[in-house]
Amino acid sequence: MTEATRFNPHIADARWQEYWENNKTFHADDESEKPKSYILEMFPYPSGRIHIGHVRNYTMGDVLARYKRMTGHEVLHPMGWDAFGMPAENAAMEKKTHPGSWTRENITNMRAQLKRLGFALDWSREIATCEPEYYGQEQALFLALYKAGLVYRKESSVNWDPVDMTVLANEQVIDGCGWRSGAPVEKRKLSQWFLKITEFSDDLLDGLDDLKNWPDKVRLMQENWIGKSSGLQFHFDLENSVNSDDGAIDKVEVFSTRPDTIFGASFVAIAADHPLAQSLAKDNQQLSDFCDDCRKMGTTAAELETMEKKGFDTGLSALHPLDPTWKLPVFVANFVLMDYGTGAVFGVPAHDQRDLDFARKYMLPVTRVVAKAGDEETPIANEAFTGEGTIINSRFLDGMEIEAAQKSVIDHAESENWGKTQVTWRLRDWGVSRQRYWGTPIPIIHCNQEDGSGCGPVAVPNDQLPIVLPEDVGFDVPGNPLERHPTWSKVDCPSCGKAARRETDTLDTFADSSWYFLRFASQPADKPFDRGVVEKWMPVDQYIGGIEHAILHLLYARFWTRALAHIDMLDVKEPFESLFTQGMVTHETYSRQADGDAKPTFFSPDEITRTSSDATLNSDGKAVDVGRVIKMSKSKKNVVDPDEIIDQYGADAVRWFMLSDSPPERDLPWSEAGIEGCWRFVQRLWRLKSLIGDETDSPDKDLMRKMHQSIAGVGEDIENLAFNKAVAKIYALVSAIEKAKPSADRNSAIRTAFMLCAPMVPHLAEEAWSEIGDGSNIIANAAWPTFDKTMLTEDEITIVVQIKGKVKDKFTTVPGRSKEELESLALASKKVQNIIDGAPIHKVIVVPDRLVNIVI
RNA sequence: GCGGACGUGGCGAAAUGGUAGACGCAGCAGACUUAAAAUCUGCUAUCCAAUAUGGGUGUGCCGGUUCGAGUCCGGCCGUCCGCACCA
Repeated sequence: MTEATRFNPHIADARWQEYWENNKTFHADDESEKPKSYILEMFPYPSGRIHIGHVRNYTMGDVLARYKRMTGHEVLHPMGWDAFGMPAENAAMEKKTHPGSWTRENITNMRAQLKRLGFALDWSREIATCEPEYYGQEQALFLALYKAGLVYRKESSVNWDPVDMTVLANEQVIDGCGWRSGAPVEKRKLSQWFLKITEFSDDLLDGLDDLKNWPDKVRLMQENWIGKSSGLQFHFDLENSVNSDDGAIDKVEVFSTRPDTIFGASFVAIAADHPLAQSLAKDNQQLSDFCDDCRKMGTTAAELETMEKKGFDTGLSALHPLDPTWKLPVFVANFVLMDYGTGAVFGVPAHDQRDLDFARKYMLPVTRVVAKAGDEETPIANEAFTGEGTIINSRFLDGMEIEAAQKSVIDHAESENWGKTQVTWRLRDWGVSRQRYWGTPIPIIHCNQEDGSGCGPVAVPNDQLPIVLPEDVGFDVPGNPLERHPTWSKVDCPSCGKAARRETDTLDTFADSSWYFLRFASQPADKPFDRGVVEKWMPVDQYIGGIEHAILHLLYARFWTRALAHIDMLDVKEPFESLFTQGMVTHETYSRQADGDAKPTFFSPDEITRTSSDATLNSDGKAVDVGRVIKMSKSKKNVVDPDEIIDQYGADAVRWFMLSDSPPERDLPWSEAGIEGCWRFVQRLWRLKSLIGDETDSPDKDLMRKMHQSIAGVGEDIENLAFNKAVAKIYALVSAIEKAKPSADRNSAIRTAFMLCAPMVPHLAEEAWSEIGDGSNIIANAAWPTFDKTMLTEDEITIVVQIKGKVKDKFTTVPGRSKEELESLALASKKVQNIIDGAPIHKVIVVPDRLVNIVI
């Protein structure tokens, strides 16, 4: 084969990318009459280089976007940058650069990388969240929410690094110490801004039912996250009251979802931050130390659940509400959270594992109050009993089922006025303050005069937006550059005109990604979005991204959409109609174990020569260990660079690889052999074009059937995002074409094949279409081929004959035969007769066009 | 700890409760070629039989439902993912 007959992606890719751009092929028209389709992939963080995982994500969205165009939709398929965040500040410190220039340079590089993949994106709508045109509008939205009462300020604790003088993210706290300084991390209380997401708890939960096209697991994760539970809130009277700054404390309010176990209580536990604990700690150094220890511990759910349960006996006694003579010890415990419920619980060791662990440690009684029949006398060992059963050892509740007992206790509490039913949520309000530079400045001015007067926090007037981040900052000294800036924070109070201070905290970057899909749809200069235009495009018809965003990003975006609807800026309920979470791209690792117990050294794929059986290091020709196929990561060096792959194989082969083999929700193992196979297939597709010949009229019914089946199947597979299946069907069609004899039908099948693969390998498809198409259109604008239903069924089918469910024989026949005909054809089989051997036939099951099962 | 997902050839996988392994990769054999690359053809779960035709086994393990289970149910085992300041 000569070079001239090969597909050359280096020429074709650039040619078509330029053509599409010059002709604005993928610009979305707000005024279009066609049905709309909004296809969105989660926008990337500009970390520096496009990762192969991005390529997979955007290729999937691109196939769908191109397919939707071909099926007559006006498609909005935009791209932008989630450009604020910590990595830019880290880079600024490490590389002595500025977060802005680092980020913008990354965007430039990554945009160029994305463009090389030929995605059908409307680049005219590109946004970067770090630009004032974007975050200024976000400030306006923040103020709108503020004015609607959905934003408030409260004290909240953060991880504080005393050496770097900075707040640390959870992930920057390693074994209780700052990742950079190594200094022990402290908890520090700061006054911070919160968004009232809990105002929408019920609605966010109920709305999940309508998200039929979301993965069940994501809906479940959100449901658990919101964590609605109902139970009894009541108080224990304290035997002796405790003095505090706010007067005497004489009771402890607790919440429980299991009031039926109230007679199994053996202690009361309160959080270290509980007002009662705080008051006691003032006069008790040991308790004070214990509370400090609690605060030093991690706050993530995983850490709380797995850490050793520890308590401190306050010496106080709580009186059981159903028996005032019954006294329970009151502990401060590290596993009770001030943020959830009332910050206090009663412990029922027999029926809660955490309580049981705690009771064993502090020698507290364990009384079984729920039992399955026959288990009444079985002692609780090391495992709490959380199953169904009947109430025992519980006075007036004895003999009741759990549910009846709960109702009975609640009735008692309400009639005797010591408690009431209560719905509690796990969901907490969203703390959005970040003590960092590289984020959206919070548009608030603090007016606090030295004499104690002042207006307090004041919203920046809208005509002063955007509040632009100052560029003249440095990162060579610890602390937040916005706080140190000589002039930026010094402003006059918009309300009274006296000297005041600008808020130096910035917004959580999740705020930036909570409304970007609205700004993509509409981006006027003078407001966040145009309501009418947004409502034309929204909701996003298909959203695609990683499972790591299953909870926070998706919940926050759902919240912002509701909040904006609540203040009547928008009439959209759910932002994302369908959600798809794609798998990661993985790669095997190459390593060598050094002598001793040192960590192994990893090698990158381009330092390795891989054969089917083993791998050798290029530099010394000796073998390396081939490790498991795992998520690509820099530390394991098992990364591949999309640019290098495109240089070598072109965009279409890379795109084809991203879609082949693995189902899109599952991990995709990258391999050199795999991409080479895709490259060969791209060339094989290209050669189909040269099979186009004379329009000789010799009908090829088998090929036509295959063609119509492929049109139906590939379309359905793309609609279902089952790209691997669509790819398999295209392979099968191409094979059938190659085996067919020349005919007008074959020419037609070849043209159809290019149509079907156009969303996946668009450059090759355009290049081929420019030669063999009808000349009226580029393939990106062509109409998806239609299929003839009557052409989908086979002329001849195979019927399986089973005896007691085991396949014993087969015969072929025409489709559509009656059950009786199939049964007699099956019974006529010699093999079948031999096996039956005169035995009585109990039953014959006939599945039309499929099988006959004879039960003897 | 809690929650979730997944487990099928050497590998990625396919299979409305109805012929397990489509399609691809790797491999083997052959054709073409001075040769290589590229391309094409055939084979490729496993055991027995060893020639086509044949027979048995097989979807992580144990059990259940069913005429029939990779698929549904229960219980194990294993792997992976998420868990509020990473984005």
